[in-house]
Amino acid sequence: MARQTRERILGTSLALFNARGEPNVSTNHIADELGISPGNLYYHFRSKDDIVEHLFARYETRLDEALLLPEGRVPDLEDIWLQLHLVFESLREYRFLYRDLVDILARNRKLKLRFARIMVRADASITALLRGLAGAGAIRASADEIRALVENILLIATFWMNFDAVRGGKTHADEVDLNRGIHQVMMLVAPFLRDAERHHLNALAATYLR
Amino acid sequence: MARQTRERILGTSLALFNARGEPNVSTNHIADELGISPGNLYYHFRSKDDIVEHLFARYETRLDEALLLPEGRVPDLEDIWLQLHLVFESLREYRFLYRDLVDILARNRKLKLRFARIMVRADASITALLRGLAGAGAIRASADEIRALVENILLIATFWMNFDAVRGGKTHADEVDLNRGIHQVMMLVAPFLRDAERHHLNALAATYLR
DNA sequence: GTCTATATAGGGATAGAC
DNA sequence: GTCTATCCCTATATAGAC
Repeated sequence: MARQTRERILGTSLALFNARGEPNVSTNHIADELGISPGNLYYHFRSKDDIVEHLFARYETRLDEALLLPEGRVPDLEDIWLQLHLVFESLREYRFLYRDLVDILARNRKLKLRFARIMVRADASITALLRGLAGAGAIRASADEIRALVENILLIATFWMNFDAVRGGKTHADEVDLNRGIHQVMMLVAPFLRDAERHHLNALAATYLR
Repeated sequence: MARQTRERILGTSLALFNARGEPNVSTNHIADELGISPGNLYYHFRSKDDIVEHLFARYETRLDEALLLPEGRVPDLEDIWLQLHLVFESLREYRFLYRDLVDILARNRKLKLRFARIMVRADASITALLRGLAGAGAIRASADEIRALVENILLIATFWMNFDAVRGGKTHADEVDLNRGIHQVMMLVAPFLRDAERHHLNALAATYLR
């Protein structure tokens, strides 16, 4: 049953981290929640950081899948909306990483490096997508504008959940409004769309937002 | 000398929080750094949270000053750039709050409320500014576009420093590139500017960015 | 694999002498 | 106002029995 316990530790850790924030969840809490002893937990993982690193690896895999673009054709607005949804959903599943991103990465050089590389891949992926759209004539933007746009998309995607949590309302964490985040990203792109696509986007936005 | 010690505690706390992150600085560290005893520190402040709250109050005052708009005329691009610079500089001075924003606000309801109100004021301030520009014909944007734009400006301003810290390079925190953040905010507005203003902005951007 | 017991370290915070 | 001494608690992590 080794595999099982290991798995349960990872699952429960993820759930607790997401609910209360990683810094506020001790290894004792995790063991308690599982009904196992702290000693047992440390039989399966060398340290709390070890658990975080394994969760990070899963997050990385999950996100890279979501970053894959449909091959062989220039995506349309629905494609993009869908992909954005997949990406945001991945972030939501591992939102504890984002909640305390700076602190977690500051304490662990390996993770900091890996996260930086993820950002580079995401940057490349978004850039390729926008260039494709520009090439197909769906958007009109200079190279400089695309560069700035990509960076702002990345930033908004990375910190949307924190912004939503901090902004107001929301007594309980966990209920993040991903759709509004996706909408905000789309609004970043909207000004560069041709009129036809811009109207299409507004129709889409009205459908998804509420 | 009571006043003096109190002041020194606040100053040193701010410096240490900014440098290492508030969760990584204990009251003992602060006392050590000052060459005073932990007991003395607790004579001046009830708790670590008490220190954070006092720093927060200063941050709030500082930011509200920076949010004041020049009265009586519609601001031009240079006015905006300057104001953005003042705001970003305020955030940088109290960047520890932003580094662990979600965690700090989750642990302290008073601060969470106050921060939410600050966001409301900032939102109103940016909205008024953009409406003024639209009224003067400098930008062209619908009410919906302005709403989305304001939210994205707020988000980017709030999390620019974290994004910059997490993105790559930056072995040592503290060196935040505010100019690039300001540039990213301006790029958000650029697509809505009339041609004349857009070119003006590009010239400004080239000057300030490097 | 899992437990109990424990080592070790550090945090926040207070009491009471000076 | 300031210090020393200390309390209490919780966190990570390990040793060794079962």
